[in-house]
Amino acid sequence: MKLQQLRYLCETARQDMNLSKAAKNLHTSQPAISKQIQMLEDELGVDIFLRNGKRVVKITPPGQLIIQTATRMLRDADNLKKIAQEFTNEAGGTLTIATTHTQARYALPAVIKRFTARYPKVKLILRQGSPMQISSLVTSGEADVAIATEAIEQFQELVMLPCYEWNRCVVVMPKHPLLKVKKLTLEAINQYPIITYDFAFTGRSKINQAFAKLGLEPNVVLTAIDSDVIKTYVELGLGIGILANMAFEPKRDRNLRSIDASHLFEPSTTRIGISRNSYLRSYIFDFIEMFAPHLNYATIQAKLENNTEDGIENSVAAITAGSKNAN
Amino acid sequence: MKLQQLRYLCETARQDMNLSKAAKNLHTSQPAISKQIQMLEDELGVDIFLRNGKRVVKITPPGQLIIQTATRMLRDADNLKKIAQEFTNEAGGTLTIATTHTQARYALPAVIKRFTARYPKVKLILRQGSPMQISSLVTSGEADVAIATEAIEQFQELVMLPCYEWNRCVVVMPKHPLLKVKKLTLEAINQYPIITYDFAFTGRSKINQAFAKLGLEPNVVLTAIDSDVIKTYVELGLGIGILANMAFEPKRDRNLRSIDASHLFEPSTTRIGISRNSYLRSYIFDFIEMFAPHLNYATIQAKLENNTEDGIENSVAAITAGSKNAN
DNA sequence: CACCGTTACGGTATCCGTAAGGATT
DNA sequence: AATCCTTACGGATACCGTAACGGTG
Repeated sequence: MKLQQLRYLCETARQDMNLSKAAKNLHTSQPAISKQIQMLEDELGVDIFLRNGKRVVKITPPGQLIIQTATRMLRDADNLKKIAQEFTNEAGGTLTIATTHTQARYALPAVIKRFTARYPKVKLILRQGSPMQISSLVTSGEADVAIATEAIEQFQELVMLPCYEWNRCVVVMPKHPLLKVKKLTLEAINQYPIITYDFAFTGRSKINQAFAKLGLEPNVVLTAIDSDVIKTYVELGLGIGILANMAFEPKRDRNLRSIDASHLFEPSTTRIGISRNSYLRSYIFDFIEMFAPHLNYATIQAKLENNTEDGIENSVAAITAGSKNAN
Repeated sequence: MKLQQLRYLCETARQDMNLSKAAKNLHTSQPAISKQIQMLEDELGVDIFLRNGKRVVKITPPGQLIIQTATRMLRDADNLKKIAQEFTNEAGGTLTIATTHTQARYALPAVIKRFTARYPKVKLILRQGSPMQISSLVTSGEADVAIATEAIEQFQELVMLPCYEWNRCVVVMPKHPLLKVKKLTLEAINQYPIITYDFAFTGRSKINQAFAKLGLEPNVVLTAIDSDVIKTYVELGLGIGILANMAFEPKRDRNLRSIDASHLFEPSTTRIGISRNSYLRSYIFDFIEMFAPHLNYATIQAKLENNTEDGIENSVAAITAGSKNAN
């Protein structure tokens, strides 16, 4: 058994069992992939893939478990390299943050300023995407940490660490009637067309929930991924905006006015997600602590350990049980 | 990086950095070990071992972490093979139980009888040793499970699952004066020479504790690892025996009499120990459940996950922190 | 016919074992 | 002197890439 065989195997699984794509991604030839996987199957004495004629179609039950374990081995192989870097090139290195626009634009700048001052030689890479995209960037090892608000709890491979809570404000043009309302209500808001975040972004679900609870159906005329777009269209008079309150900056946004709406919506929690089983270089721990001071080395380690893997383990149990019954 | 290099590395570390021994154990030549480790160090860019001239003396701080991770990778490689076997050779296989004499002789026979009936094709291997020895058999992968009473809690790599509680009886010759005592006390016992278990075996520590609590110093004239030896010497009139009460069988031990002593000692708990990170074939789960019915698949998995790895992780933290300060 | 996976073959690189050489205790 | 690790070298092996072949949609 060789590590390279496992690499071929896992990449093939990742590419939906397309050997050609796997070969391309790994800069080698299709026959190499084909042969090495066969040799691995031969050595282990089990079929990992089901072939339909000459087409690889499915993963066998043992293949599921094998790929899962092999993936962990490959991650550990990466970890070995990271460990080595940690000690050779202590100052330098790379930190890849996968995050959403709102975080990148409003929450991160202050932290990143401090971080680059402390670690001038660490190269920073910011990758934007939807919560789902950034989660998979981290699980695949392409990013070190994920920072987002929505829907990244569901990834079992990730450990989610709550960082801070925030809420929303309503953004309107100057002299807008809502500015004169004494206590802002959802009903009052609902009289105007609304511009807010895309579904599955930046706590959008909490906004929907609040309206739904009162039986209201908000008139959302435009959705966007980022706060800047929302503000722009509010300025154009297209409607009123519902934003994360950290996304309103009085000094910059002189053409707009904000009204606090914390009492109307459930607060959202921004979380930082790290991959279980990944070796984190020390500056990554420092970065996390800068972002959320309560998350120090000990706290994070504790989370990494305590966090149960029910989801994964149960699926393993199901596979094993299934194979038993099949015999 | 190749798996074989990691094998060479870990075995060398296990052999106290003696390349020659490692080579012998792995059935290869010293130069092979030497070269591959150098190549690995070269690829990673860190020294794993400290050399004093031409002698390998110590493990460097990064080496600690690297060996730790490499060990896990090798264990996963083993797991791959076990997974494959699980599906090819469903009935057959091997179960290696590392245990102490008392368990092997009195607790296990009934379970093993049931197990072999259920899995006739599984080869059973029973390895005896001290609690420390059997623990390391499991951590090194030479045994699948450890069963013992004493001192196996300290191994951080093992997950200990409580199986059952038991206590002691006093064994004497027929017509012994103690048989006429209404309620057995430690003071009464202490008037006779005592034969019992070796230190660090079969709950010996609880016996010491009980006497110490009353300020008594028992006159232990002979200690043994196994109950049969103890009983033999009691028959010879050398003294009275203090045994695990499951080790007294009225039908066999006709030349002896037992007196229950459960009220005098703290009960001991026999535990089964399995290695974290090891893939357990399904019949191993069944074996554990036969031995301790409350330990079913779900319970064991839960234990495997919840159990924190404080000991290990803290030592990692210490190494990392140390290296920081060193720079 | 376009795409995909397997088989066949030749070249290159890797890894091992033997033998010899310096270091340490 | 004995033990131990490293370097050097020749041979076997394994792996890869190119090319050709057989299925599949």
